[in-house]
Amino acid sequence: MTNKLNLNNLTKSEEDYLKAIFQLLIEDASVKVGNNQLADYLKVSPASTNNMIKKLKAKGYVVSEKYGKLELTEEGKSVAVRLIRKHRLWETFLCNYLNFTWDEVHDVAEQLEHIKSRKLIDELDRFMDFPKKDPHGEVIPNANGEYSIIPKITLSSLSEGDVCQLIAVNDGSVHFLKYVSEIGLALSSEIKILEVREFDKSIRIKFDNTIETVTRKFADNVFVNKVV
Amino acid sequence: MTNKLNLNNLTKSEEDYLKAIFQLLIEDASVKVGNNQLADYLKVSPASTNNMIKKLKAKGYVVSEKYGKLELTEEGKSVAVRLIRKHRLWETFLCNYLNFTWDEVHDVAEQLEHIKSRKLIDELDRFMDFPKKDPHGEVIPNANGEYSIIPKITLSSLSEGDVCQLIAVNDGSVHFLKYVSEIGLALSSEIKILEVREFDKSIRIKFDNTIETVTRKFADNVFVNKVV
DNA sequence: TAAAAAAGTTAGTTATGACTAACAAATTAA
DNA sequence: TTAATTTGTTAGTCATAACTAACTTTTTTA
Repeated sequence: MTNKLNLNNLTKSEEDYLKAIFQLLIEDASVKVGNNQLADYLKVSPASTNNMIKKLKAKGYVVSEKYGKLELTEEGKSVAVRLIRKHRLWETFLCNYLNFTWDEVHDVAEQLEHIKSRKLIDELDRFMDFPKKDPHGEVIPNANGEYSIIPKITLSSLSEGDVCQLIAVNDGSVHFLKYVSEIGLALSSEIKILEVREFDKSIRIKFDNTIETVTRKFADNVFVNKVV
Repeated sequence: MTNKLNLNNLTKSEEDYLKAIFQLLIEDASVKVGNNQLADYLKVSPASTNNMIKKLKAKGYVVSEKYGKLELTEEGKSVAVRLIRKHRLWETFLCNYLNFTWDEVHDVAEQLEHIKSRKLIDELDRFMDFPKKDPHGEVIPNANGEYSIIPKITLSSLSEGDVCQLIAVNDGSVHFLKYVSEIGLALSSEIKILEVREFDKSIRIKFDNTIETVTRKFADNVFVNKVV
């Protein structure tokens, strides 16, 4: 009920930091998210993050004690979710209307998500008829910042004989995304685990009559629904 | 034939300055465009423009002598035209697909024109089937930066009895754009000059069975084709 | 043509957001 | 439980791009 609308008085950098903290908090659930971890994630120095954290605390977006873990206020979360909404809507637009491929969208969406216009993003949403998921399978928050959390398990968590459906991929690496589409995997692909090799945890999978061996690292970035 | 592709290593500010110089040079044809004029146009101090001009000269986008007039190199013009292309394509998208009105598009397009992605803008162009003019009637440069210059005359340059067609409006002021659409004028409206009042140069016009009196200042910002 | 006005320049300051280097606190391991 | 390592903080620097104030050059006009 903080009615201070904070009409987007945030710089691009401030927005980037809030989004990064939000995403680290999701990834590691309730594990401590610290200053150095944030610096690593954003590829800046710990001194830079330390500085920005101070500013975001002063502005009421971040809470943390000295030497303690980082947390977001409701206001901070709200900013982050709005950024994620924008990012995912733009990715959807780029893929579905402008012929962008999975691996091409991220960098451009990273720029577009900082455009400040409520009307722009809500109209884009309407234009695409309110898509529920982005091209990588991630849920798109609605105009009120509401979104459902779909419990995701990684391909690497399954065992021999399991059958699953690809529901999302980690969009953090262009190389990975290229790789995924090059071997022919796509959203909704049905994947069967043929074998998990004890030696290096590599996994032999079958999908669409293709048989491939993927590494543990690869499987960690593929999110699935277990079917059988 | 400068093949140094200058892969958009320009900051948002540098781009803004180049575009501003380009537009001042068009508006006043071959008249001197100076430092203070640029500062006025961009609403910054003359010291700021002076500083930026130095940088842009060093980078090879601007040419000028000390205390002399500003000019753009081919490279500088090319950057400006690409920005104008982006601006006008985005305005077209916002109006034609996202329900934006004339007066709402400018600010958002001003942000969108700085997004760096060749593919994005060329695909947007294709998606809209290569529009030739933006919503204000201005010509959109093509992917090679080529564009035709349509000689524009202002409504204020006509005389009693003349008939003309509205082909473009100056998009510099939100208030003006709102005003234009509120009285019912739109692109292609046929306008007849009923009377030009000697006292204050106000003009009585008729269009679509509407009769209105507009000021000289208003008429200076309306561009037309003379029909009769 | 000399004084006034306008236009352009320079110097020095500020805020943002990076950085490195040095140091302090907390955690982990011996 | 002390030592080593990791994590976090502080101080000071740099680049960008804005600013004011002071000054110089150019142009205008009286």
